[in-house]
Amino acid sequence: MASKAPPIDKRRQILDAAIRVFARQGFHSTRVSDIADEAGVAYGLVYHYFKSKEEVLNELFTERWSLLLAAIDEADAGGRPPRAKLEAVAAFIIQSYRHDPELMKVIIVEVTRAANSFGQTHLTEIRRAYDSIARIVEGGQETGAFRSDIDPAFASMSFYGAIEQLLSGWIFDLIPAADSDFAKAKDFVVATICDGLEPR
Amino acid sequence: MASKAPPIDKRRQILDAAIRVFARQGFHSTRVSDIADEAGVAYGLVYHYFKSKEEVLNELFTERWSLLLAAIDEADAGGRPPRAKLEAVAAFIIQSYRHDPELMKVIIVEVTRAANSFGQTHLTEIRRAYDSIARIVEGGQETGAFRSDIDPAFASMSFYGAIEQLLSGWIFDLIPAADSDFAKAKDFVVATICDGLEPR
DNA sequence: AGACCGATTGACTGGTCAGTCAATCGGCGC
DNA sequence: GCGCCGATTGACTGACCAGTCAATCGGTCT
Repeated sequence: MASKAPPIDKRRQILDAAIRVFARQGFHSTRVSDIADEAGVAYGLVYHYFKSKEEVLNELFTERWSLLLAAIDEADAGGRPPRAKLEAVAAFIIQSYRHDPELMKVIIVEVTRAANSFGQTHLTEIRRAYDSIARIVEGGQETGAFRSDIDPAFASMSFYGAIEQLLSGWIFDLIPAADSDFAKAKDFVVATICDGLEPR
Repeated sequence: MASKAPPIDKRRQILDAAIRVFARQGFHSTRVSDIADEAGVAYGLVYHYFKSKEEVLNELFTERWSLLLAAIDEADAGGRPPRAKLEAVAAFIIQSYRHDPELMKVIIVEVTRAANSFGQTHLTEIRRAYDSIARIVEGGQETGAFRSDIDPAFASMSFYGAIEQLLSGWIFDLIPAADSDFAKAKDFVVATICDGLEPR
């Protein structure tokens, strides 16, 4: 295992280059040669590390989405009130965007919202996130913190959809993205959805 | 004008076929010949009526999106309370989906959420919808019906995002789509967002 | 009849890439 | 020094498809 340790990890280099190029041009209009050029690597090397252009995208998605799934589970694990759990989820997603906007752009634009092409492939994993959020809502309903006349699946979709749309807004410069806006946006989404979910 | 009136409008036939094919296979993986075949028309005729495959999609989008813009404006025009205005908007979008799910799938998946390719082209029109919704929120803030400490643009994005995500859920069979679910979903979105927007 | 013209047809072309593969490199063990 | 093997290179190929275009059809007007 320790036997192989080239000074620069070309595989990683290719993945990082792919993030930049996919974010810039979109998956469909990037040629494999664009990735190779951006990575400063020969064309063929991409195929040494990945089966296809699609596998590069898959890898990027899976890498980050699994973190999201873990974060949601962790948010649900603590004995916090459901509102705090949802806030943790929102915070994680928004933080992910601030940390690496290009990667999040790729994931949202090319996978999550491209449910025809790649979304199809990853529907199960995407769905797992919605389900986990729904479970948080359900938990809140059981303790009486949230009212029970709302389908948790609806609530989950609305909550996630609102957040994703905010990210889209930032990605495409539709809403202000100053430092303070991120925190404000998070508070707003949590406030609206939760105020709607809590008993009157 | 009345001089040309072929019994069947081939142009319309092509557009309707395109809706079906785009919905089934997605824009990128439908060949122009698929559209022609589905429409029962020769390949070249598509190019007689449209400049390119992309123009077919543009036409479909513009046709329906202008209805949405009109509906939002109309919702805002009446002297109703802002909550009722937002409800009218949600109702229109959901009704659009019930009326022609395939067309809405195409618009959402291929344009609205494909902000790299076509979204770019139509960003102005898409943005107009967000802006109009934001104006409704702003109006509510002015009369004191909504609290003023929330950026109307954020509220607009969250509101629209929540609805679009619900449509996505129906499109991809992630949430139940029985007759009663549509009304329930509409009520829920309006309730949550508005409850969050109204003063405590 | 016959000229005119938009509607309609579908074979064909040009360009674009994804993926292949044979060749070369370079580090390591013996 | 030599052989082994994974890493790396980039030229090449085969498939695919958007868009072109020359030919034909069929209705209408004179």
